[in-house]
Amino acid sequence: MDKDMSYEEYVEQVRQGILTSSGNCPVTPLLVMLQGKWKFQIIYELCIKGQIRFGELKKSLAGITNTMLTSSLRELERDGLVSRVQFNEIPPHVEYSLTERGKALLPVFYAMTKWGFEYIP
Amino acid sequence: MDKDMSYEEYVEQVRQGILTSSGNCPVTPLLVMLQGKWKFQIIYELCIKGQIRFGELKKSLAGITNTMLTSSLRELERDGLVSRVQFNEIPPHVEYSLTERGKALLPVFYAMTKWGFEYIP
DNA sequence: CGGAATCCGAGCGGATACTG
DNA sequence: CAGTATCCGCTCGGATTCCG
Repeated sequence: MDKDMSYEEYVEQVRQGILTSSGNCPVTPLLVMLQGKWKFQIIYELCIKGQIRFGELKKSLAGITNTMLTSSLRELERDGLVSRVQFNEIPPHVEYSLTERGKALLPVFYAMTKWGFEYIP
Repeated sequence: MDKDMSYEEYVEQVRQGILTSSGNCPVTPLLVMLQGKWKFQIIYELCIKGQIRFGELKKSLAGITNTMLTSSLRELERDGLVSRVQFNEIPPHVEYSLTERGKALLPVFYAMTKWGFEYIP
């Protein structure tokens, strides 16, 4: 089964147990990538701003520490969702943005948002 | 903005910063509900089996302990995603299934799956 | 400016034993 | 059968300090 399957096909595969959470279904890896207290907010800010510097990003995420922002960005970069461009200037200058892979998550967030508007009071 | 907005409307709202991750966007609560090592696999099993007993569920989730299965189910129940029906028999008999709210997550998992098939090797 | 290094407390996930 | 009770190690998130 491939990425072009329809929603109806998907439901059918799940019902029949063909797609299993522990096996051939890629949902778990994605959930793991999005785990952590700040990951989603970071991606969201990058969606809005497009491209943003470390300091600006930190200001947008009220309460986050340097340590957490750095480690979250490093993991998102390792997972190929965020790209980091470093300008060799003094003072240092770094720009973060979403990769194609990261931008492709928007339909997922759209589905979550629709669910939320219906089921979260 | 409501639950009937189109994907294009959604993207536009995100771009303009109208939907913010820390404010009026309901994605974060959902991510929190799905956090934990076993939550997603449990929901998946319930999708497949429809209705299932504690012992059967445990057999389906290789490696999970009583403690984790119980606490995960309790949290999913508290969040309104899973329903628990207890039959007052001896020996005890309990059936778990997804609520409407839980079943409504399928489009979210579908979007995640499509993303995964495209971007996970 | 954009981090790295270090330390710390809380809580999550897990193992084991027991029970109505 | 379907849990509860207890204990424990380890990782996550956070505070603080220092650096190129």
